[in-house]
Amino acid sequence: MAPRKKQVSDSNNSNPVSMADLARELGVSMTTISRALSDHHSIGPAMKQKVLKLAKKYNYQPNRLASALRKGKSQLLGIVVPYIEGRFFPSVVHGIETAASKAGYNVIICQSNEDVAQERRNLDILLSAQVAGILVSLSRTTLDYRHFDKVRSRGMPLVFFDRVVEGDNVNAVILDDQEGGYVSTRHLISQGCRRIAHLAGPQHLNIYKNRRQGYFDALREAGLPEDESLVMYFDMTQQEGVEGMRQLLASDNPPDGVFAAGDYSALGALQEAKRQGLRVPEDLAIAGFSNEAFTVITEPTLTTIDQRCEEMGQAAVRLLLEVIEADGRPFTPRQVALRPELLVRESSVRHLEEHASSASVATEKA
Amino acid sequence: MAPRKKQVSDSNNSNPVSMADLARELGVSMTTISRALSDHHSIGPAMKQKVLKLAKKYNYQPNRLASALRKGKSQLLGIVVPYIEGRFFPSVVHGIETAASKAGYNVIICQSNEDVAQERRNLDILLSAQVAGILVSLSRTTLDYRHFDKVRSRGMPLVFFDRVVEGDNVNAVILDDQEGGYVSTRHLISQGCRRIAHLAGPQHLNIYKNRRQGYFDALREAGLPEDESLVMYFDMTQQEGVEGMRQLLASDNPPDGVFAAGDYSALGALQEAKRQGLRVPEDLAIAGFSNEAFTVITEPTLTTIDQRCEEMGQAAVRLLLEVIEADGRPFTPRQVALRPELLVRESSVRHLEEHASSASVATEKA
DNA sequence: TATCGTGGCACAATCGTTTGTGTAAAGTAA
DNA sequence: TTACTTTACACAAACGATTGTGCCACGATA
Repeated sequence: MAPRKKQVSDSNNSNPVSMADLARELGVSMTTISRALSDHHSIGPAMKQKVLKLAKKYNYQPNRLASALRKGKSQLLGIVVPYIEGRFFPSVVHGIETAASKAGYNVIICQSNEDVAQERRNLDILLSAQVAGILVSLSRTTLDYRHFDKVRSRGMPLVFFDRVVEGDNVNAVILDDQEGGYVSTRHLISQGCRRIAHLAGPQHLNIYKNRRQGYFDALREAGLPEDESLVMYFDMTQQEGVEGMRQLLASDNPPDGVFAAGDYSALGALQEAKRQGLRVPEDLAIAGFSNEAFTVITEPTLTTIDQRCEEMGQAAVRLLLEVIEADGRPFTPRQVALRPELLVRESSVRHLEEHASSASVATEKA
Repeated sequence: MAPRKKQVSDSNNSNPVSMADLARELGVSMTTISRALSDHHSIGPAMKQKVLKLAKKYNYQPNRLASALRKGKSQLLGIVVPYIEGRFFPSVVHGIETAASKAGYNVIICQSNEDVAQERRNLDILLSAQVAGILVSLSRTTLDYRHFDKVRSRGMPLVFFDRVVEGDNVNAVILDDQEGGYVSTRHLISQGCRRIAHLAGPQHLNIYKNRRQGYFDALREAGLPEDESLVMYFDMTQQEGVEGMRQLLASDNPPDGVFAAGDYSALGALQEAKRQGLRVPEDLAIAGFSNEAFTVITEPTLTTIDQRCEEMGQAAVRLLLEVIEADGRPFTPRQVALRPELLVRESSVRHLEEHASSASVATEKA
């Protein structure tokens, strides 16, 4: 065990200039330094100036670890998402990082890879990293929510987004999917469609369940039959969109409109319809969901629903900051639902009367 | 608006169970706890078992802040990217997070929003957060690199990716863009093209400069003229692709092939070509760059270059970990160039002879 | 028996900030 | 003048984990 005296040979690991160094140089206590830097009232203006100047001269950077350790709270927010790919999650994360950064927080990001076990591990890591709060979008395999009790029992602020734990005892930000299904279907009806099919997603996921519900709401409101034979349940891939369309077009009484709960299945439907020689939107109007990047590139361009990804991230951060600022005090959980925006494009416009898109304001439920 | 107060009154902020608590319960010192948990040799197996059991019972979570403060190094890696959107950066971040997580690190992510000042601030934040290392992709407005000297003078491990500081005194992971331009153009030549145009990007960015260079390399190799009148300099948007194509097709001697340095401009070119009644690829073969999601959706599907986003993230982490593990010891900076992958699709295939795509192995330069 | 090595644990300093409390001096009011 | 606030700063104890060093006892070796 050689003593190895701190080998600061040259520019190796330098600049650990701490408050103690500043204090020594000025001949004052660390208390004074600390309070001067945080603009505490008990430090005189003259001293404050001196400290600030010296800090700048030495390019002093506070050690956030030490600060967080002492204060018990870091300036970090934790994010747990299923993955960082596609259009949706990156955009939400973009919104989160932007909003967090504006509020003086930084984000540490974890992927669950759609795996509960990983999700659990991620929560543990974030807890032990002493983050100030956690934002979560559930993995697909999360059916049991007990690992979140641990988070809450630690008093750790927690907000769900998009894929949320249902109920009114959690903080959550979601897109109003039911409204999305509703406005989308209503739009198709307004374009003259009378037999509207629905390419639905797995119904154990609330988002797809709600989109289907909105679809039925619009049909009922218009006095159209709620025909289960027009609803195809799939996994929302492009290939399954093709398959669904094929089955629908093979029936005796094919639809004149399709509301797909996802853009990829809408794309598949569009391709199959064109392949079979149907004109879109004249013979068949199509609307998708999610505003994927490719929806402006298809021919015709695809009517869809924008999910307001960035707003979701921002809203989630706002809510989380509220919980954080409530500190220990009782905070009544809240659910925020963002209003989706209908983007009317070529695949659904038969006449030019209606181009209304739903207002894009956030409303709060409950 | 039901009141439904579910306010957590009692079990508010609990479980700050520390090593001290465990030590007290077992009647041993904190040293023993700490060493038992980190499997230190000086702790007997019996005691180790007891400690581990108690830790599990109380669901003990080490405080990473304290640990990092004491050890001087956290288990966090910092990432600075221009933004988290589109296809490229999210995919790279995905690769980074995955690789980092596998190595026991977590990532804290910052956006520079293409702004040097913000980039500088991000570096400061990461430094004061005591991260173990930093991964950077430069902002578009970064022309002066002095803020990175501060990082290095602190002895902080640093690796650039994609948008890098050029030179052999930095660690960097890039795509071999020149190779990409070369294989792409060579492919077009192999398909019978003899007048190949190039939609080039801003030449002050190394990626576009290199793609153009590869393009010329292939032409020269094939004995084709290097005709500057076939090179259009634009900003790589879809609209500018349309514009470029329009100009090219208006000339006396229009091209029979186009290598676009980006998929969006390739898309614009494709659309304009089709609009003017050209058959793609028969009359005009087109190849893009980046493998954007939409390239498999266009009609015809678009030949392009895959940028190996995830591999880039992983390679960057690997390199960074090497630097970290070198600790203070001298480490010779290294540049890693990933070999791009040519994805041959409908927009460029005139006959079926050639479908070779470049091997996808990473090679190291210098 | 004397010596030595070593396994097994405790002491206490340390990382860099924060903050409750103490305490002078200076200012204000009576 | 006395008494009471402010103002301006210092002391020192935290926060929770890590680690060099010291100590004791035990078995092994000579």
